[in-house]
Amino acid sequence: MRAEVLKGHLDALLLATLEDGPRHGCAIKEALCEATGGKLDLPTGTIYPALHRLERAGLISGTWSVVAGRRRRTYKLTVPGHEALAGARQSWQEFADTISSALRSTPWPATN
Amino acid sequence: MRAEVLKGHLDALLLATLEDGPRHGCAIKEALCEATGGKLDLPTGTIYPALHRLERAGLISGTWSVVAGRRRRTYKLTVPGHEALAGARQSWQEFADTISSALRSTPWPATN
DNA sequence: CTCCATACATAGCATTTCTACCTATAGGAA
DNA sequence: TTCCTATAGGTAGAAATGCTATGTATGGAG
Repeated sequence: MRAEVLKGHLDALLLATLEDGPRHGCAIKEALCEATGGKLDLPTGTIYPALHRLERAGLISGTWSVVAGRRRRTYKLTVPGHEALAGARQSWQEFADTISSALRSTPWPATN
Repeated sequence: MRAEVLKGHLDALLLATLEDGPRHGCAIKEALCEATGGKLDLPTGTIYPALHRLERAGLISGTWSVVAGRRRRTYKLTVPGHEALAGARQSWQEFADTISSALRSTPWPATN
């Protein structure tokens, strides 16, 4: 899948992976990858900065823990995060419907 | 509609507006706007650079003309442009299906 | 003891869209 | 005439954001 098409939609996906319950970065990455049949195998350089962005924005909150000697940062949705997710779902739907219908639009409005 | 969500999908839309027949820049902008009920009212600073990009890429070809004293650049799809449009439609469908299903994904795969 | 997998992180790059301007012409208003 | 608006095309610079490449650190397999 081409790189830039994801722009603006990543945040919604990340929030969605946390809807079930808390997860750490790697688990989020893997959940996205598996849930989409490998179509969204995002590099860590995409995931981690995005999580930091979401945390700065107050949509998720992270806590450090150590599991088997490896430190983990486990994120969970905040209340604003839940709201943002709902909004993002709606925005996505509207966006997708708009583009889909435009790409199917024949004939196009006459504009001379 | 937020700005960056369109990234990577604009080219497909522009190509699609030319499927019916040639159009000049302003007409493309208006066709997009009308066909989407005003949801895609893109600024000219978005349209024109994108058209130049598509022309450089050989997907559309433009010719100058003068109508009522105003110069116009009328674009039409090239053969590679038609192919690119078909590919873009397919890519969009795959992308949209992937995101839609991911946003609906509950429960997410367990990844511990 | 080396190699690999897990886990988190960041610097710098590339792409793309947007904001804000600019040029030019025609036609109507003041 | 002069000004304003609509049409038509254009660009520079900013902003956003995902990617590549690389780095740190730990534990376990071979």
